[in-house]
Amino acid sequence: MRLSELSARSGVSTATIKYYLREGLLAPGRQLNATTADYDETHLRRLRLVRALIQVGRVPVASAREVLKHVDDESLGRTIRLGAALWALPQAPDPDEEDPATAAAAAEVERLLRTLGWEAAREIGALSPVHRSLVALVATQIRLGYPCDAETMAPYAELMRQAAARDLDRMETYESDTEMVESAVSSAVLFEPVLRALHRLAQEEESARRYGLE
Amino acid sequence: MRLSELSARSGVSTATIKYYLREGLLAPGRQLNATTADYDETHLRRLRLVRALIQVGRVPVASAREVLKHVDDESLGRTIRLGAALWALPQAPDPDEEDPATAAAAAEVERLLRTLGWEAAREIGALSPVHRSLVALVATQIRLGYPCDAETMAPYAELMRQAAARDLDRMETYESDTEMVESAVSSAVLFEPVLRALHRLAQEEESARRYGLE
DNA sequence: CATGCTTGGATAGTGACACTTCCCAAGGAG
DNA sequence: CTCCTTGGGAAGTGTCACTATCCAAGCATG
Repeated sequence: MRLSELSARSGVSTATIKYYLREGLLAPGRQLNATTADYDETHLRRLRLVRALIQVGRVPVASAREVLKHVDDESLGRTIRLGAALWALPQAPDPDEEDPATAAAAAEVERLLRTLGWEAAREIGALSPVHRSLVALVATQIRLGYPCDAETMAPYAELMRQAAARDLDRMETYESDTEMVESAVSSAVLFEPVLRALHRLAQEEESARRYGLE
Repeated sequence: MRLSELSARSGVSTATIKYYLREGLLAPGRQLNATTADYDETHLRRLRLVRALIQVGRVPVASAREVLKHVDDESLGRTIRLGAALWALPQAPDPDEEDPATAAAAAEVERLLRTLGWEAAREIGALSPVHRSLVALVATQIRLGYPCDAETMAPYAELMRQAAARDLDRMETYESDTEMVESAVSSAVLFEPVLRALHRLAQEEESARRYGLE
C-alpha cells in the first residue's frame, strides 16, 4: 500500500501521515526504493489508533508517542507494560501541595480506600498518577464547596469497581499481550468517553422519568 | 474586595481575571469610581467555577460563556435551564454521516436503548448532543475493530443509570435552582473526572488483585 | 503638592500545538 | 524526454488561552 492509498483508506491527509511518521507515532513503511514505501494493514490500524488518541482522546502528540512506545515494548511483562502505557496517558494536573484543600482531599481519598478495602490502591498510593490526579480533583471540589467525601464517593467507586471487573474480563479475551495492551489503551481513550456519554444519557433518561420531558 | 485581593484569594493573576471580564465569563464588580471596583464572594466562587471549567474540564472559553449564560438565566424553568447548560458543554465531535460505521453505530445505540427500556432517551434521540456523540464514539470503536455492541454496553449503561440516579438524588438536596444548575455543571466537569479517576483506580486495584502487584 | 501605588481598559505579543504548505530531488510511466 | 507521483524536510498557519505593556485616572501617604 502506498502512502496515498494509506491516506485514502484512513481519511487522513498524506501531509498529516508524513507528520506522524516524522514524530515517530507511526513506523515507517517498508522502503521499496528511494521514493516508494510500502504500508500494510498494521500501519492502517496503528494510524487509526493514533487518530483516536489525538482526536477523540485529545492526547498530545508527545504523550501519544510515550504511550505507543510502551504498547510496542515486547520486552516488558504484561502487567508492567499495561501499567506503563496507561500511566503515560495524560491525567488531570498534579495536586498543589501548598493548598490546604489538597491535604483534606488526600485524607478523604485515604479514608475512601480504607472503607472500600482497596489495599492495593492504598499501597501504590501517590506513586500512581491516577491516585494523584484523584486527590487533585477532590481538592478542587472541596475548594468550590461541593461535598466530595468518602461517603459520597464510595457508592460511585463501587460501581466503578464493577465496571473495572468487566473491563478486565473483556481484556482477558485477547490472545497476545500486544493486542491486550492496545485494547486497554483504546479502552481508556475511546471507551471512557462512551462511558461518559452513557452516564449523561442516563442522567437525561432519569431526569425525564422524574420530572417529565419538557 | 479589590481586583488584587480577588486575584490573591483565587490564585488567578489579575491579567487573567481582566481577560475573563473582557470575555464575559465573570460579571464586572460594583464600580466604586472610575478606577475602583468592588468584588464579593459570589465573584470569587464564579471565578473558581470558571477555572474549573477551563482548566479541569478543558472547556473552551466560548463554550464556558454559553454554559454560564444558561446557568445565570433565571427566566428558564429548572429542567430546561439544566438541559441548556449541560448541552452547551463540549461533546465529542458529531458523527460523520457519510461513514458506514456511523449507520451501524446508530443502529447499535438504538438497539441498546430498546434493550434497556430507556424510552425518553430514544424519544429525544439525535436531538441530544449526548446521543449524537455516543453514536460517533461507537462508530470510532467499530472502525477500529473493537466490539462495541448493545450487549457489551448494556451492563455499563446499567451501572451508569445507577450513578445517574444517585446524581439526581444529590442534586435534589439543593434549595435554589441556580445552586442546582451550578452543581450540575460542576458535577459534569469536575465529578466526571473524579468518576474516571475512580474507574482507573478500580482497574489498578482489580488488576493487582488478579495478577499481583509487580 | 509630589510620589508611588492600584485600577480599568485596550492592544499587541507569546507559547504551545496540530497540522499544512511549499519545495526539492528521485523514480516510474507514457 | 517529459510529466506526474513519491518521500522527506523546513517553514508557515490558525487557534487558543493567556500575558505583557501601555495609558490615564484616581487614592493614599509624606
